[in-house]
Amino acid sequence: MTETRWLDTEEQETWRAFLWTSRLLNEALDRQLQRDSGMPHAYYMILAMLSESPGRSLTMTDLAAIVHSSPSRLSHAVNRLEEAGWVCRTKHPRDRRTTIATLTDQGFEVLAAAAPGHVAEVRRNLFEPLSRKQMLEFRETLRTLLVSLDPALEAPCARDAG
Amino acid sequence: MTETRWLDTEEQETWRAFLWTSRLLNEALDRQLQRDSGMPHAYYMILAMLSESPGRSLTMTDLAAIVHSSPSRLSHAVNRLEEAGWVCRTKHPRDRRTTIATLTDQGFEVLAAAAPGHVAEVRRNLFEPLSRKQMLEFRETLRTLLVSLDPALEAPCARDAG
DNA sequence: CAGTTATGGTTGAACTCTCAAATATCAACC
DNA sequence: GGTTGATATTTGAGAGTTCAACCATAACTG
Repeated sequence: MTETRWLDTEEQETWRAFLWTSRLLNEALDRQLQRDSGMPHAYYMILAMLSESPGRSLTMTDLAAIVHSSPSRLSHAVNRLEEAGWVCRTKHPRDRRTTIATLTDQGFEVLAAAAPGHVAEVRRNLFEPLSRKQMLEFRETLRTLLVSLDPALEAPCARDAG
Repeated sequence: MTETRWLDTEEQETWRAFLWTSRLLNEALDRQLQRDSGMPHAYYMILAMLSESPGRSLTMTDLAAIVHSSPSRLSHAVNRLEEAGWVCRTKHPRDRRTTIATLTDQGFEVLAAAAPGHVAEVRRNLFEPLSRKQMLEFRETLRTLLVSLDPALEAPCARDAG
């Protein structure tokens, strides 16, 4: 046990600002999506990531990695999305362990209907307050943090960054 | 209904980086505190904010504002903290509607025991990856977002900023 | 001062998330 | 080719959060 190095004032302020900002932003997005589309933000992201994938399909494991969710959380979420008829599960033909989640046509329509309101909310809360320069700096800082939080990201990001 | 203005690539990347970063950081903190001190991060914050207040006490409404929590969430949380013996509730003598939450001695000890590990985790995940300059930029950006998310903050911040 | 409105706080039900344990399939090995 | 270990996913129970509804008290108004 070495002596604790406490946060100085600026660190404290930065940390709390990050905390409250991420909380308020997430809550704002959750509220908007829940109100307008009846789903939490995490579920929207699942639909969105599926819609961007070839065949609108992904392995549960791949999907979990993309949305940064635990396998368990994703499984529960896909249960709900499947009940709603927005996603369906299939078994992989070669490897019967893996299941494939596919966005249904109905799911795609729901996503398409939800997207404009969601994007507007993101724009209003995240991009309108910031200058372009500030946004780009912000992105770099977040990327730095992200790589440190999840080192597995570094390789893939370098690979497919456009 | 006006035409939706979608996010361009840089905005998309910024938004997702923010999303994953805040998710991973919050999860890392939650895991560390749950493992080492048996409480989620939101509860730690409640204890921490009480400990910084005069008399280690705050009105439920004030406490809710400080930790950016809904009244309902705070009430449920204080129920748990009270069961654990870390916080106790009192009635306000003048206004019998308001209840006052006070950090107990035991609660203070638990907080003191949890703090070093928590601070170390924050430092490791947030400050070690960033330069000082980057941190200060980050703080300004977050403050901008915060004021936009919760305009009520602007006045108080200006008032008691040291 | 009675009636209305606003404020402070709590509760219960529904839902999501977490963690640990369980299931099923594939891969390797001797 | 039957164990052993790794991989892919699911399940169930417990805990936290949300939302709407509710109770109590204070403040205002005619």
